[in-house]
Amino acid sequence: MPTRASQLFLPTLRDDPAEAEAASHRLLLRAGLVRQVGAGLYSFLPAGWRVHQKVVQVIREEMDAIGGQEMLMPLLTPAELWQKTGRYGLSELYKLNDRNERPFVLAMTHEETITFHAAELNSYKQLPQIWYHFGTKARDEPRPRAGLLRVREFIMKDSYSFDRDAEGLDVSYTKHAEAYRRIFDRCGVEVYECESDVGLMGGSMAHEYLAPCDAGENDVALCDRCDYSANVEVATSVATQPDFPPSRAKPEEIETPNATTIEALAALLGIDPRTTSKAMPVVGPDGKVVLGLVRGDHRLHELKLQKALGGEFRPAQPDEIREAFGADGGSLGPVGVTIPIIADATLREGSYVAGANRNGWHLLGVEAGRDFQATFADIREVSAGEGCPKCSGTLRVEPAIEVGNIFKLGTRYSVPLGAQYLNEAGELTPLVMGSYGIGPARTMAAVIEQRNDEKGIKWPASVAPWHVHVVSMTAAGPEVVAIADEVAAALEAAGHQVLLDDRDKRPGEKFADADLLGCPVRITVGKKTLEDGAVDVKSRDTGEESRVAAGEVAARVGELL
RNA sequence: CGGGACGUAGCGCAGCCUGGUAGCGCACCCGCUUUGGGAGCGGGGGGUCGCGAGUUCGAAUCUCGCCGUCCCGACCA
Repeated sequence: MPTRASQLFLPTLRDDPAEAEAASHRLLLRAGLVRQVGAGLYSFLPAGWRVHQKVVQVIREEMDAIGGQEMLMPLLTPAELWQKTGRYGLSELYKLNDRNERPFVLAMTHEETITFHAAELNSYKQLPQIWYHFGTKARDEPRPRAGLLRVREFIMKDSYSFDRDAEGLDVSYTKHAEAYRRIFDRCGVEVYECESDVGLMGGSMAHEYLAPCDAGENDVALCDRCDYSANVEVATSVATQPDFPPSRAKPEEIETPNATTIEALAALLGIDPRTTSKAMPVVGPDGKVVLGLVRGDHRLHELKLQKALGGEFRPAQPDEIREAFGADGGSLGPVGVTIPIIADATLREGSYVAGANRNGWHLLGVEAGRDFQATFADIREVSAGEGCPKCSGTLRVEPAIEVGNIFKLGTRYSVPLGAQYLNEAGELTPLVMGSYGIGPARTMAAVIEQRNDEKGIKWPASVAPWHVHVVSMTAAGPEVVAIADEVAAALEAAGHQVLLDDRDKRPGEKFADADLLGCPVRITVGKKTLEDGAVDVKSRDTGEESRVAAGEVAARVGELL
């Protein structure tokens, strides 16, 4: 049976909602697919839920194809599990008590719970295992944004692999990578498979599936020549090479009044900003002031510095700066200070202009090793135009939204939760785990981000709410209505899902709604087509329309899907 | 958590500065005409003006506090 628009709750909006900026956010609301309940909280309306279910089904089929076993775990979780793994303190974790004051959490992911179950595995003969579910996650996000792109509660497909060793994990990891490529391909989303940071999950290796789009929250560095792609959080690059001035025997002070920024300094001295160094005083995890040093034209990457420091840091306060350097921000440098210095690896070679730790003065000819000692690390953010670390190509940087990720967890969870098995030698051994996530709703939003025009969404057939949108020109008379009903029924019989617009509306409004909702094929039945016993078949993607005899509609639709 | 903006009918907005008891477009309901790209005319329903205090004879409008939402940043499996 076709879905009848006259009976369907599909509240389309003529105007853009004021609060929506991202394309997917705007279109999800306008097309009547979702509605907001609160910040980062959305209900899926009937048409939107159909799309979500289709994405879920694609994922399910591909997970099953790699041997995944579907199950379901609860959202509400005893706090104890999270206390054991040391994640109870995470600020994103919703915490609550039951009536007896027993502490619970709302799961933000299910490593703890699945590992609790994996404790029932006890022999190498049972391995490997891949388990997954579509489970609700709750996260106390500091800033939900852009509709479905960042929310506080959502359904995630998370799967977990259990292997006896690292080699086994490699196999499970690779299977997931291949399944993920198929999933996003089938959903019609372009993704980059990128090296990524392991983040709060812990573990040794991770990839993200990043769908390029304007509303993306991540930046991906991509090579124009090879397949290198990485989240800028971990991306590396070959820095451009400036022409350095001739080396000096020792640094020389120069007065630089009011030049407290790199731009001002370079302009004043008439030099290339790339031959300067930029000092970022921070307070490290041990509470002591540390100097982060990058080249003048580079940006310090906070996550990279955090890794180099071994924990979180904050910018130093003016009084802390004065005490450590004897000068104020804008005139700071590495020479003559007693605090630890972490310098970007770019600064190893070359002669730089650096702050003199004397207000209004800089030093010319500062060289690492000779004039100061530092720990070198990669702490700068890559930027477009720099060299690819793998080949001789050039990098570009694009925004993208993360739609999936895969992690090698190792024994990060199996050890604290006691998930072990006996090997052939009878030794108790922790399970080696991987975890793998996909957000169906985010995937749905990414499809919209990548496939839309000024009129609305352009769904691929695989996840479209309906395959065919039949516009029945009801005002043209009962004959037209009858034919539209027949065509819709015939298409359903042929295995296509049909939305029949039988509403008593004017044609323009029906066409506008069809374009907005974006089913891949639109069929118009009206007076014009009635005369030659045909219907008009239009592709939403290409806009091509052709008149097709009623008896051949199903075949023609089959070609378009 | 820092910065900015907004909150008036389902949606988009005006009114606020200069206080006098709420308005426009779309949508919705009824009637007539109309009908292949968001129709026309006529009639009609719908609002605790985010919440709470205060000032005032009188508050959507002025003051204070709170809440909510969006955007930028911080943050982010």
